[in-house]
Amino acid sequence: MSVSTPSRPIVDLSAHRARRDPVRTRERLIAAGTDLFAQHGLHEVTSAGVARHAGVATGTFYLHFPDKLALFRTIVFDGLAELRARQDAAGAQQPRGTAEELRARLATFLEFAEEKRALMRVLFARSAEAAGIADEIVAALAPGVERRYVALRAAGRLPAGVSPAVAAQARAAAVVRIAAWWTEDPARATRREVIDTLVALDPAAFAPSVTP
Amino acid sequence: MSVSTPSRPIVDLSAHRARRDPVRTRERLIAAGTDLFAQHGLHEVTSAGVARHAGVATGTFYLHFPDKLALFRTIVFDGLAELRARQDAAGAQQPRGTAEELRARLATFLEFAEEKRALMRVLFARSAEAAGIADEIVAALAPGVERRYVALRAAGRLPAGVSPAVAAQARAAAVVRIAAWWTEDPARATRREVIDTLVALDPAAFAPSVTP
Amino acid sequence: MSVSTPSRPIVDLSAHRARRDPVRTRERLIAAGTDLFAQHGLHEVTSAGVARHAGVATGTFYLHFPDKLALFRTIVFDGLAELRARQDAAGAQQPRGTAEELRARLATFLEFAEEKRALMRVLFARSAEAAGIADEIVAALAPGVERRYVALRAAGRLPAGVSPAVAAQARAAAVVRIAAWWTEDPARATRREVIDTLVALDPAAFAPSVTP
Amino acid sequence: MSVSTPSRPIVDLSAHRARRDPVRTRERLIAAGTDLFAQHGLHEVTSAGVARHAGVATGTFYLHFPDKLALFRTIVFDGLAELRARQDAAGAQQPRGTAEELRARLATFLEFAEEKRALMRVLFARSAEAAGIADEIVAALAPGVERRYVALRAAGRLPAGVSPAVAAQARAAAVVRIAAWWTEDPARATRREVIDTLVALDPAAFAPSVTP
DNA sequence: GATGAATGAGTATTCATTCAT
DNA sequence: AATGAATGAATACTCATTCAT
Repeated sequence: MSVSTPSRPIVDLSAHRARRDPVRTRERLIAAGTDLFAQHGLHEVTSAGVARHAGVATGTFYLHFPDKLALFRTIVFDGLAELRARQDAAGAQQPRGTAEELRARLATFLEFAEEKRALMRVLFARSAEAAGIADEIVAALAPGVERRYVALRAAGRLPAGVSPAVAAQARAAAVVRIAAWWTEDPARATRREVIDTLVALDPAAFAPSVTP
Repeated sequence: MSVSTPSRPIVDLSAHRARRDPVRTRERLIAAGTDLFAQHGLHEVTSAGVARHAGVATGTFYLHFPDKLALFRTIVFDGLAELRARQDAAGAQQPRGTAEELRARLATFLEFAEEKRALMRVLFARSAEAAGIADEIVAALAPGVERRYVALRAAGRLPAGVSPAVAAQARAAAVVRIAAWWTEDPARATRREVIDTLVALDPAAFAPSVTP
Repeated sequence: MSVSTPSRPIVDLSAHRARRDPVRTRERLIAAGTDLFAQHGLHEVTSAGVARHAGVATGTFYLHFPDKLALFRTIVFDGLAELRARQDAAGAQQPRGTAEELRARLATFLEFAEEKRALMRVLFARSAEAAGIADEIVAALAPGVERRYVALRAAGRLPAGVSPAVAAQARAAAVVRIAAWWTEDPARATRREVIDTLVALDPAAFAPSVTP
Repeated sequence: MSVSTPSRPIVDLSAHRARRDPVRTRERLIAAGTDLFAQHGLHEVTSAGVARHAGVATGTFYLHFPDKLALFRTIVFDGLAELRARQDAAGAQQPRGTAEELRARLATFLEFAEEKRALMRVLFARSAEAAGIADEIVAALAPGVERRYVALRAAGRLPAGVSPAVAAQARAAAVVRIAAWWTEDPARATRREVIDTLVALDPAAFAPSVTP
């Protein structure tokens, strides 16, 4: 058995406190699932384990989610949606298309990552286990980046030789990887280093110097 | 059974042709495993399925590999070793530390990716399913990149603000992602575009313009 | 499949009568296991077979016992505990250390053996199959006998030349063997013959005559 | 795997020394089987393991024995036959029906046990694993004892209350158990103690005192 | 809505045995 | 006689899911 340690529920709630409050029960299942998926991965986690960790009975799981994968997808897509909402909110306070906007979005990303480490692991390290989900994540990120690069190209700010489509894939993967890598151990680099590096590596950052 | 489609063996093997040749049997198991893992992923593939696909009996699988994960790891690490050997051979024919060397290594990578699409999927898309293997892959790639960036920094060729450690993670992830993405459908970009973009995105490429 | 005969459940259980009563389910598994282990031995019996015989699904077995050996051990040690409890209760009604006490304990043993023939087979014929269990059984019986012989020796009632340790092993084995042998076919001897012989063979029985 | 240690062949014979000498090959299989069955028991030992231990190929096993159980039975019944032959030879040098004869037979038994500890384990501890074999062993021992007790009874030398049939079972079990127990660790008692005790516990030993 | 005992299909792995060499 | 790679039936155990309470 992989999930051997009795696994204390993160969101405490010693047993039946939330009974009869379906919203809280659902939240607890999501919290428990995030925690366990982050640690053990989709295939090593059982629906009964999630229920136990959440302090509810096995059958209760299926009252809230049709199956294990549905919980996983809920965690992933709800998490992504919240991340994007936060980034959009932060970016909207900066002039469009500027380095400041990029910086604000990255800063928000890192804050989010620090705040929700387990979720980050699920999103960017474990999601690949669920066939298709990793693809969906990148598919959800890359198009936005690509649109930005197409705009940069039109503005003459994308270096020659850089294909927007290729660069968008590369960028999305790089940012996601950095988020996962840094989350794993924030002592690996200061937040400042991470942001500065990611800003400097953005094609838009160095393009201007090419076209004086 | 997950692998429901009768799954024709790729490496033809009109029944027992390789019988009594353990080396060929092992090779066939590796070929069958690469094929199936690429299509269905570690957890959806059964050892019996690999054996059947290879044209041997279930028990024969365990004559050659102690378990399913061992086959998976063999495929991954043998594949990585061959890839690196080819890249090293190609890079060695160019002046060290130049864009030409980088270009040669990337070209080799893409050739390899075109030649072994199933293996690429296993290496860069499916390997994350096996806890730890994805980490081992990045851990195998990033340090080399980081060393290069440290050298660039010493030579004044790394842009200000770029942390070698952070940039190495970003770069490794980007290259791996591009390889997987492009392999999935080579029509997504020309090989030229891919190489040019990856060369252009390397910090070393645009640094010179910063220090005229 | 070894247990080929459709094997009618002993404890009748016209299908799902005990459903939802975990205590009864457990009891039925124990009864089914006792029955099957007695007939076929530990290695020839499958956990699925026990479950079927008990009228429950395969998985239910593992809800009640961690594995096949755990059921076997439960049967053996619970059985031994009950046997000893009965003997102690019977022996306590006779003067300590007398032939009457010995006779009462033996009579109880035989009653128990008649009542639970399958359990006797498991305890004294099949238990040797489970590495260690046979040793544990003798280890559980012999020390008590040895203590008695040491006391007899102190009282001058053990014949010269008889080592308490050796005699204890011999006695434990003899009693156990007789129980198994007689259980196998009670027509082999009358209960009276069995008891009389075992009493007569006890060193204490003939020692007095040595010391007039 | 239970037989995990590479298991050095006892009868050395580094590999192919005995090749082409079928008699020695067979002997080596018997020696290897005795060794492994004694340590691990019938069910934990594989035919391939015996072959490896004997320094021959798997298939060779089946050239000499039709199956695993056949080897087991050969070990057991050849062993028993040799034991009885030795006892008969030793007993024949003493006056029939005397304590000296009994003592000589017991001494021979213990010598044999000391000399062939692995065989003793197979005969008296492990044989119970093979359904039927333990019964056959007792069936092979008890009748002789019973005949002796019937003769004693006829000679008025069997104590009242002792049933020859029951006593024979008890005696056979006791002697076998003592042999196994003492073989396991000869420090448990001196050989003298063992013999004296077993002689003293024989009904014939104390009967005379009953009939002055 | 919640419970948790029960279900049973699914799968990794073992090993006695065969047989081409 | 000997080899050892190959076979494939057999089995312990898991876990997603159901459903009577």
